[in-house]
Amino acid sequence: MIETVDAGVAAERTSVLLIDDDARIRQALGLALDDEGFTVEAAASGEQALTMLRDNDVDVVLLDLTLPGVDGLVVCRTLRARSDLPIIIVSARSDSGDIIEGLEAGADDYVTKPLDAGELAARIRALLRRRRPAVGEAGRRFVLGDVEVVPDEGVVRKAGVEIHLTRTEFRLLVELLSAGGRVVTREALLQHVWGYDYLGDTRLLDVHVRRLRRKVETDPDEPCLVLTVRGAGYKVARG
Amino acid sequence: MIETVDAGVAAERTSVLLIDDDARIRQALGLALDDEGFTVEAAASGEQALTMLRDNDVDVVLLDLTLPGVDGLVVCRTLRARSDLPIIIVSARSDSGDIIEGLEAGADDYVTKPLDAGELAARIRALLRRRRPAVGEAGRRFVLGDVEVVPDEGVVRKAGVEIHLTRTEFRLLVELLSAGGRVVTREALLQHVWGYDYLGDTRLLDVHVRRLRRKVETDPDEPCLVLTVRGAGYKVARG
DNA sequence: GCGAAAGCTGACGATTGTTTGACGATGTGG
DNA sequence: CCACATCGTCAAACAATCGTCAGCTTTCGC
Repeated sequence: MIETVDAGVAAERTSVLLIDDDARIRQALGLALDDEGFTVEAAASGEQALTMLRDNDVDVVLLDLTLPGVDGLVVCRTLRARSDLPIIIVSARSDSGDIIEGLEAGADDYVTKPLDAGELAARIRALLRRRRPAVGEAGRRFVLGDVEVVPDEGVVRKAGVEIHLTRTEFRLLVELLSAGGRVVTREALLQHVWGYDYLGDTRLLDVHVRRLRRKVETDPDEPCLVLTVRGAGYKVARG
Repeated sequence: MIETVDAGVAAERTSVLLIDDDARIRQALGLALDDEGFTVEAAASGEQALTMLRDNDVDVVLLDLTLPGVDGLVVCRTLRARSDLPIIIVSARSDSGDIIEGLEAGADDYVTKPLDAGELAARIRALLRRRRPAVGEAGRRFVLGDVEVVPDEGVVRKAGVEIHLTRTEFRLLVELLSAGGRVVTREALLQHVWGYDYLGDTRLLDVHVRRLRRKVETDPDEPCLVLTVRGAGYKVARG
């Protein structure tokens, strides 16, 4: 089943930036979080951290407050001013005043040392749940000729103007687009768009392709976006 | 006509639901959080809490784990299944295992007793910052065709003149506007506008959409602002 | 060319989802 | 206690979408 391949938006590991000046802690936490399924980058100072944030994709920041040079809280505020990245302060100072100050500086959570890596991981995960509309297939967008498809928004535009597709038509189109120009067999289409193993009239597919073409093609009688592959199935034209 | 004014009360206090079976704690925390600027509702059991959530507007839930009857973690999972309300577990159990379990049950934060009210307040505020995709705290303003909506003031104007929406209509409209043109499923609307686990007649939604259109659309029979997405839900037209 | 297989097409009920007006319950203010 | 606003429910009307069919056209091997 070829379909599965493309759907494989492989679960990317979450990347954590650990800012701590103590090498042993960087080492220990790094290993522990790695075990928990995170990729850990480490920085020993605020400056270094800011540089790394510019160059790397980071999902969460772990910030120690006692840093050499710039104060941890200042780093926190700077980070927060630049992005809305989740920040967890990891600090040895454990009294309420410090915690309040840290949270008020823009941190999302504050954990005190000594800390349990499992707990930290759980807190990171809890925070990530809140991140963005964690839409499954985020940010996908297809362009096919003068047609633009945004699966997340359920929107299709032709030459810039929004056109309306029915649910079936929409799924059919996305299914074809997902194959990126390769042929999708009739069977596969029936299976994916209609579900399980469809048994009814197989003309069903033709009919819907036609309805789709009517809306999507500039000249429905001379399709150049959704193409028939005789004896096999359908495909979309290659970009 | 309190409803009108109430529709979009400016600077509404954040409402906290405190679930704890110990009356003294309810009393003490209630007072302390009140000082911090929160409105506190209290429930002594999970069942009571669920009822209150149906009837009241709550922004955050504080949940004690040791409840009579149903286990706190179960309450937590139930809440989470029904809504994405911020949940902070407040518990006497302080070991990592418990904390991990709590966070994994869907809680956003876990604080241990004895606790400092100031810290708790700071954690609540930190959590609220993360709330919802982009609930810009203040100064939100939507424009939809010739309709202007100012959530903070609870005011809706059409072609410059103020029109009156009932509370439900107002929330419905804001909910749709917040999605910025994306489709909002019927489910999501029922959940966000009506409450956590609305079970009644689902025609309810249609009826209110209609009433909303009557007031908002220039030609209610040909809606061009609040659009139906058959089989899915509703959306507002894109600006 | 011919005929069969594969695909295309327009039309037509059936189904499902939405709209609509009306009604009764509830709550608030006069 | 009445008048009014708002809400939730219902049933009938309406509309979009779907699946099916029967006839037509294209393609391709012979």
